[in-house]
Amino acid sequence: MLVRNATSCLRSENDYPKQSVSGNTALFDSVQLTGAVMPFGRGAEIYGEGEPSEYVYKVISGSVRIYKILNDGRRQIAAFHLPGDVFGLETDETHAFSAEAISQSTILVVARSAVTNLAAKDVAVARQLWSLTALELHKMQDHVLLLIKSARERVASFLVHMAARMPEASEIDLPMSRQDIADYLGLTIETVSRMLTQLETNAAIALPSSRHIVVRNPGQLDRLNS
Amino acid sequence: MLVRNATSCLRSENDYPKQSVSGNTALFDSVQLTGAVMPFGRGAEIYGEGEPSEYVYKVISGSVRIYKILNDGRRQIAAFHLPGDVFGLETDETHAFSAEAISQSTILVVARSAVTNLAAKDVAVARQLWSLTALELHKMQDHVLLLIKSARERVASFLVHMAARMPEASEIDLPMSRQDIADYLGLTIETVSRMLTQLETNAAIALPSSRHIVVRNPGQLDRLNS
DNA sequence: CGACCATTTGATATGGATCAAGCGATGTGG
DNA sequence: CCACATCGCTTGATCCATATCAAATGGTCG
Repeated sequence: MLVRNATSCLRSENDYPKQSVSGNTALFDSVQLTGAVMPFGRGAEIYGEGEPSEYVYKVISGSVRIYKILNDGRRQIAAFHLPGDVFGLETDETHAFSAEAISQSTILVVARSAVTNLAAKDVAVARQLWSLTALELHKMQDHVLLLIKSARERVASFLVHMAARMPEASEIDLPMSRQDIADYLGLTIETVSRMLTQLETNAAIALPSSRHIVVRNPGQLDRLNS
Repeated sequence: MLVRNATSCLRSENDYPKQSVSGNTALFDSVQLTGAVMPFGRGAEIYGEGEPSEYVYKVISGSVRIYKILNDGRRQIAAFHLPGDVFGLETDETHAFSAEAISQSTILVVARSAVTNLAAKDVAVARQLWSLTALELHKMQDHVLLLIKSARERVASFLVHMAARMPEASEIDLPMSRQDIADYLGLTIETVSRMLTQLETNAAIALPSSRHIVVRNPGQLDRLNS
């Protein structure tokens, strides 16, 4: 059984190799928090929609998708998280979306109560929690603006944003499938694929392999990103 | 000159009738804050994208649209705010969107510094600011889910949400034009109009006038809203 | 090598955009 | 008080971008 969720993982202490780490990363610049670093396999559920939001997460390595399944069975991916990103932070008592590891990932898991207790004593921490939610809000606003664009523009925007998150901005290594991209952009896999080959034909990008994209003409992508 | 923005209004103390009010409304349940109640005419700008976020706002009466103009000239409306709603709260130093009064409105305007100073001393206030941003985030997540639906579903969802915000849920008084609705839903005015007449034909709603909608069959709308 | 899955490519269908005209309400000037 | 201009909305005809259906290709793993 590959699929597990964070809660069960935390409860069964011996299932995974763990280590205690100081969480003074981008999440809490000036704060010491300890959490567990946990591995999640490809496709493993980290938390599910509607589950109590007991933990806050940070990607150490790998990648995560945040999504919701709609009544008609379609899946909308709200966000992709890459190393360094914090996710799963809620003011609500339950998670509004589900989270899954896209590729083999290691995730830093911190008890939400530890974070909020700290925030109750330290205004700087409280302010950082607020800022993290505000950052999520800005990303979601960008996503709304993306979803009203044409298919070509959506794919170009996606590549620009992914490129900006890569160590080398001209080399994009996609952890996610075409289906994931399609569900994020509100398109079908066929349309995503066609737009990518179109961009390749226009020499904006090169596609050495389906998961590896080389940005050849950033200006052209930016123009489409607008 | 009808169009003014909040900043200029606040600076010219004598332009408007004002009154000091205690702001212990939904915004800050347990807090006393004073602000100015200001009138804004139809279409008046409250703040502009990129302007410093010096104030926080609350709709007392009337209605407000939050929007952005894209490079290609199109307008995306991110939110409508009705009486009781707080808007314009940012962790950033500048506003990411613009805000305009849709109809003649009165808005409670509070200095952001007053709010954040209070939050620095009172964790309950800090927590409320965080919750307000989280609420905005949830609305924006809903908007993303809306934008991947069909035109019929988008219009139905819009009506369901508007109905829930009205004093009488079966009687919707729309403060905004078809163009506003279209720019909110990522559709054209023609499509919005057609979907409304379609819903009228199906007896889901009645349209005594273009700005007044009676919900006849909530179940049908809910089914489309899904 | 062969099975399987992800991706690309091709052919056709369709929902919503676009272009265009008509209609109803509101307001203005004669 | 009516004629007429204006504006917001609706309705109709056509077009086009993207979805859908279908098949071919390629890459990975046993």
